Amino acid sequence: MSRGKLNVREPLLRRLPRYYRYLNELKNMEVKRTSSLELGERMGITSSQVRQDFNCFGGLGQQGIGYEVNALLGRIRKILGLNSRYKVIIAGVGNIGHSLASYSEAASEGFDILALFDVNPRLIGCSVNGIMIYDIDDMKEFIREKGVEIGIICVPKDRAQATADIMIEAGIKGIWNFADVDLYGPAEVVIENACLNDSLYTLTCRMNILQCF
Amino acid sequence: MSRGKLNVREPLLRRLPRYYRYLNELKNMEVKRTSSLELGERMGITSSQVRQDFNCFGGLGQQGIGYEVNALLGRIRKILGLNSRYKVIIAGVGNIGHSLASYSEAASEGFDILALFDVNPRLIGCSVNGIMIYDIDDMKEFIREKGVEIGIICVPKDRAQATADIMIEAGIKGIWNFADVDLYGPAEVVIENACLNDSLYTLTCRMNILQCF
DNA sequence: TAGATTGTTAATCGATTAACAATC
DNA sequence: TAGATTGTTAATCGATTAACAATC
Repeated sequence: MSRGKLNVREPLLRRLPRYYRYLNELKNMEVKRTSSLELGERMGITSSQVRQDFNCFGGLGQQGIGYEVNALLGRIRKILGLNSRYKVIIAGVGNIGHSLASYSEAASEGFDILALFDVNPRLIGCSVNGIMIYDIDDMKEFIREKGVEIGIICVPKDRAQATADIMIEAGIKGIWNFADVDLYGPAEVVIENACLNDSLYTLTCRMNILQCF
Repeated sequence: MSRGKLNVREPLLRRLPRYYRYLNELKNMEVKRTSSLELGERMGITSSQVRQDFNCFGGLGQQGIGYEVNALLGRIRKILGLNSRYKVIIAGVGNIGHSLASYSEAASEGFDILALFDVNPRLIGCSVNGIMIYDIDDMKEFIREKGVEIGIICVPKDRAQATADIMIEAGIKGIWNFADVDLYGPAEVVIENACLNDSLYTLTCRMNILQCF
């Protein structure tokens, strides 16, 4: 595993998954080689930015030639942490929790959803997509025993921080939060908000602003 | 409806829903008045930024006193476009589409989901949460007839742009995209990506970077 | 009045873009 | 060699923070 100082700041961090997607597209089109100009045009950013970004993790291109799609893709894949497998659990089997559990390609992409947890006694003991639903009181123990790395929070917002706290105490490494609140934890636990409402309100805000002109 | 020049740039746009959430929290706690310092501390940003942000849409506070929670909340609510009702449809009744359709509070928040659309003949004619599923070939007509404003895209990524194009032709105003690709359209149509994979990869990336140190 | 806190201008910081030498 | 395109430094642009006069 690479030990070099990876200097990935927020703006770049947000661009990385896009680079990954566009490079995958090129790969699927059987394009072997690309340039910062071509990639930038596709993505709607400057070639300067592309080169600046890629240089954050060392010279990946060849002067005069460009970038090898496969090599670049592999490097970004690694930086994104997609070369590892992850043990995942989902807390809260409501609409979103259920639909994430049903996402059958999760395993093939490296995310093994080991268990679901809920408070509802009617759900406990059932399964979704072959994944068992357990009592949320057993979650802490489960995380510890199985060495679960990622916890997905799909509980109501007033239970979200408490659920996160339990995950953190149990030694989870990352939390993917779908509840409609910001969650807080120690620096060594990564917390990513996927708050869907925020995204929807961003849409309506921009629709609203457009109308003002 | 306000006609003033609303100068909301990307970084502020991303903070607005957070302000909205934190102010709602204060309101629920029956706090009548707050200051840029208090709000900033809660949200982990500087008071300077809070004041700078709020000043983008005119003096909302009182020197020496602070901000009225209710007034501020109302203003931000309006800027976010949450004072209007929206006619919404969902294209693609897979996992995500299904779970969004099942979100029963949508209507009370101003989003009326009028119909679902899919290609699968087995789904057409069924309903989710009381909302009918129609043939996706009828989507264009439906949008035109009912004056649908927001289209949610939950189709597979290779069908996403084509689906968006149909929505745009039919005169949709905003697209909320859950497919794993960037979508493009004319400037007068707002497109918001809620690409969940990007969010997940951001999480694994940060987990990966933490481990490098 | 004194203290608090805004609105707003100026200073700083960081991110993006431009430019160009290095080199394939 | 000439053309292309990177890696990298410098210039620009924009966003955040600091400072402070205005004023409640």
